Amino acid sequence: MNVSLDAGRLAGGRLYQRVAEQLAAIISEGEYSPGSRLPAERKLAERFEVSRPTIREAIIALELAGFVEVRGGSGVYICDGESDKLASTNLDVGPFDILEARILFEGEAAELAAKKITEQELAEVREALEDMVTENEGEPICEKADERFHMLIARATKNDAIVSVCSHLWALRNSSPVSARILEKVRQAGSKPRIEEHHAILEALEARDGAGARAAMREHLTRVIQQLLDATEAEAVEEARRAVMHNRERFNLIG
Amino acid sequence: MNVSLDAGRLAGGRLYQRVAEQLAAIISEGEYSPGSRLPAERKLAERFEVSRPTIREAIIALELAGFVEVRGGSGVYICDGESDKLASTNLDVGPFDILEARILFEGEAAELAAKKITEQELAEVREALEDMVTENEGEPICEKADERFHMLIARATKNDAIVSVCSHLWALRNSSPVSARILEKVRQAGSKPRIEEHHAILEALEARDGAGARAAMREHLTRVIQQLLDATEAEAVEEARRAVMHNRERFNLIG
DNA sequence: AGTTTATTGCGGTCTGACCAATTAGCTGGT
DNA sequence: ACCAGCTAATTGGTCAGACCGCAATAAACT
Repeated sequence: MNVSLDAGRLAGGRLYQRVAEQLAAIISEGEYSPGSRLPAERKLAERFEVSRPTIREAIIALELAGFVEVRGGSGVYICDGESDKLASTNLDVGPFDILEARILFEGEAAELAAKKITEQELAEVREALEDMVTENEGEPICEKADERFHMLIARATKNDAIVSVCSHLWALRNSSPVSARILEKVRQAGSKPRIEEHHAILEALEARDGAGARAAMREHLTRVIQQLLDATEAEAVEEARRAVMHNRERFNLIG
Repeated sequence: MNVSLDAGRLAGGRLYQRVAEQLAAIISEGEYSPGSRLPAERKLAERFEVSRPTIREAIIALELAGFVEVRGGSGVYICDGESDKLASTNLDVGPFDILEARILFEGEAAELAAKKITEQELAEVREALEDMVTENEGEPICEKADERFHMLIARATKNDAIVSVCSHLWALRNSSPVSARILEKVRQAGSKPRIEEHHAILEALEARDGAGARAAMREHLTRVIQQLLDATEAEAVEEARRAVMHNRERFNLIG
């Protein structure tokens, strides 16, 4: 039973990634039950019509993702971890979901940060904001400063879990192919008035105004969503949404 | 400048893991600055005295961990987000931070869930709660039901990013050795009145009372923190906190 | 100087081989 | 019939060398 490889062109062109995806797919579909052994590398190479090194690379990817356990001389065994992990590990999350989550979570984080932020951290946030202003033309730099701005606020909470969550949300945004496409459109459409909103957040932080920071953060992200909706024609949005729905069963395991 | 391999026997016997570790080490030590290019795979193979496939596997591990970016035909480049990602990817997050984050985030999630939850999902939540009640003696099962309860609420938001974040928080909790030690103490101390709190959340969800659900969730998690504080002697907490601080510099890159 | 084309280096992949650990199977004795 | 011990097949682990296509750079051409 051979499996066509070019079927799923979702992940990066790397061959091992596509193989790892398919491998993960057939595992999650129950072709091999948890705890059982996967076919030998050589057999898999034959089945997927790739070489053994490629299979090994794919297995390493699965191993690092926690899907399988490799026992030397014996075989590759499927971890008994729940399907929850599989489904949620690297699900392809759309940009709207991410922004909605950021509204909720970063709003709370900003409120907490306002109460805990130090003068030095405020200076760093201010610096990030200035970077956004001065280098507004260079998009990538601006975006980096944006990330820095938000992550600095998360860090100001002095809570590693919050930092981890915000970092995770940002990683979701950067890894999602759907997000990439839509964000590209937004970039083309230009994004000017973002600085004022960031400034409002900064002011609330400086005033140690928790509720104000929360409100400013929510306002800011809400406007981002609005802009995203405006910049994206309804048809494109629908297409993206459908793509997300379509990909939901599957999972891209490579970040 | 060759690097001895058998020096670090920390990770599993897999060669690629040891190589990946050393590679990550020399990167973090600044031998190659962020954004710059790593030596060619062949050169690295020569330097580490291993074969190219092994170097490739190590690079894949680093790539999956988010340390480097592989650009076909060009080279392997060190990601610029280094210190952020390194510090947050596998940071050992303490249970207090996690619970504080859950108070903020799951509170918001509960509020949103209350507005969107369906009858069927409510039934599932109810079922999870019943599992917690009936199997209160069997700790592991009870804990599983607890996770199910909270994740079902996250899922009820119909927002994959929120699901991903909650799953991420739970994974942090399960992976942290510090959390494990402290949570063990809490288990020994027993945890009875948790059911009422969960029930209050469920009732608010049933009433589609967003603010009420948020309040109930925050109340619940706040009490968990309180119980955690009570059950854990101050000295143990301090020890755990110190352990976290100590581990912050380091990073285990292999999951 | 600007544009196009060759060159060079790099990752991407394949083949085939040998080693080491594990395991199944066989052999022999009891 | 059963069990200990050994053998051999299987499997992952690693290596060496090769070829391809892409990318960046240098050279040649216009």
